[in-house]
Amino acid sequence: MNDDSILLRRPLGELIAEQLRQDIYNRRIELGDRLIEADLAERFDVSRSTIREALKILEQEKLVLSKARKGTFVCRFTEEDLDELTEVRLIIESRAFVKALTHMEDKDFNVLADILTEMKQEAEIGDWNKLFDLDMLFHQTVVNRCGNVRLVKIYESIRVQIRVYIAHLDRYYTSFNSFYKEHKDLYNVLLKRDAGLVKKKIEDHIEYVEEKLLRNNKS
Amino acid sequence: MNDDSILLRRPLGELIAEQLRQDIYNRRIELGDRLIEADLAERFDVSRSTIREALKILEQEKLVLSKARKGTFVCRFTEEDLDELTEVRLIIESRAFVKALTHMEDKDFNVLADILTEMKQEAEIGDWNKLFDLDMLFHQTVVNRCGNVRLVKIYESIRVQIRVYIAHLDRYYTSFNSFYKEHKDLYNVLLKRDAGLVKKKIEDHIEYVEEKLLRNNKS
DNA sequence: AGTTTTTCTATTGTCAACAATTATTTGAAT
DNA sequence: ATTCAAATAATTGTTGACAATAGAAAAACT
Repeated sequence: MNDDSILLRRPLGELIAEQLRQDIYNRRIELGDRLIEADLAERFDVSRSTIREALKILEQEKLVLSKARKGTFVCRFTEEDLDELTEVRLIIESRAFVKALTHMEDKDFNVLADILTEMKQEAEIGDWNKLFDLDMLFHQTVVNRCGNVRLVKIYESIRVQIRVYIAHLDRYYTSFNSFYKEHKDLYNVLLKRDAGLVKKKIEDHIEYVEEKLLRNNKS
Repeated sequence: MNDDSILLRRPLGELIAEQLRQDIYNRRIELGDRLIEADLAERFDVSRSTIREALKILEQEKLVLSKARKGTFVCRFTEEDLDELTEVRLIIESRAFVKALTHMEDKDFNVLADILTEMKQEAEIGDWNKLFDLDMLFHQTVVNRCGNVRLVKIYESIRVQIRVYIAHLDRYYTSFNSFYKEHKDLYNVLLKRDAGLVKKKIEDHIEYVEEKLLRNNKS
């Protein structure tokens, strides 16, 4: 076993799950790939049981599907999957954002503002990957304040799946700057703390991102 | 290993998870109990790895929480948990029921009708456990037709948790018959296939069941 | 040649044993 | 008696090996 394991206090399986997740984000692992336990065990210098643990975690996040005695495969996301994910995302966020209004304090807004400035920078550089991560962070930051741990967890899982879908797209429809501006607008609406307005805005926002960014990008 | 394992085509871990789930429903295992892998392994005459697999499944369903190196414990549901669960349940069902309207056919309604007649019988006998299982089945049947697999899965998990919460209550507030009647009403509204009406009814229904059945039952 | 059956191989399912960690008990010192 | 420290026991984390299964390759049959 590797010696760093002593430094890291989390179970080994989680660390490996995290690694694999990153690999999927970065397309080192492609959708549809079969993951062979023995190979991964060798690669990470760890026993198969530990790999199995990691795969179970990814399976729970729906990033991977293992069929008994057939092996485990990286989920291949289709447009139908995106439809499903978007629907779930919509009903969760439209609730969570409104509820978050009652819990969010100044420091939370500051965090959002920081994310926005980073977003602006990355928009100028033009790094979609970073932009998506910031997007994820922005939304998660708000949802985290909704006061319902279970809702937060569910959202996390959905968001990761969308992130993977995005990571494996080849082209995007919108410009960097309009992507930033969308979030800036969303932020401004949040500042007003008007429930009705927020509900409408977040719904429009999700629709916007889906339509202008993710749809119709045959490369 | 046990010989039946050849008859059963599912992984052993899943079978054991199912067993444990039932044990929690039937209060053979109490909330807060610690589950010791070695003991379970002996009880089911199976290796610890298999038990670990089962526990991972239950953990994913949030019925059990395992802290690294501290052991795994059956989740102890509080009223706050019920609040959270009810909120998630509400936003999912109010969406799923409306969407199900477009997909439900006659045979689906027949299934519901059958559940209702069974419910009526059990209401006369007075078996809360059976009634709750039928309740679960009723709602799940509709949600299953919403056309979004992910929503269905999420709902399943939430529903199981609520089921456990209910199983560990000592007294209920409402009469058997009004419980049956509530579902009968819900069924009638579904028959009308009016989206707005259904949305309102399912929200009221959930509120009703929570308030009249689950709240304020200090025994 | 094409099809079915058999053999072989790669891979997952399961197990029992060992290592690391946490909890409990014992024993000393004050 | 109480508190702290060391030794002990109980339990989880991890491993490597064996068994069962599915898929591929080879062989036999027509």
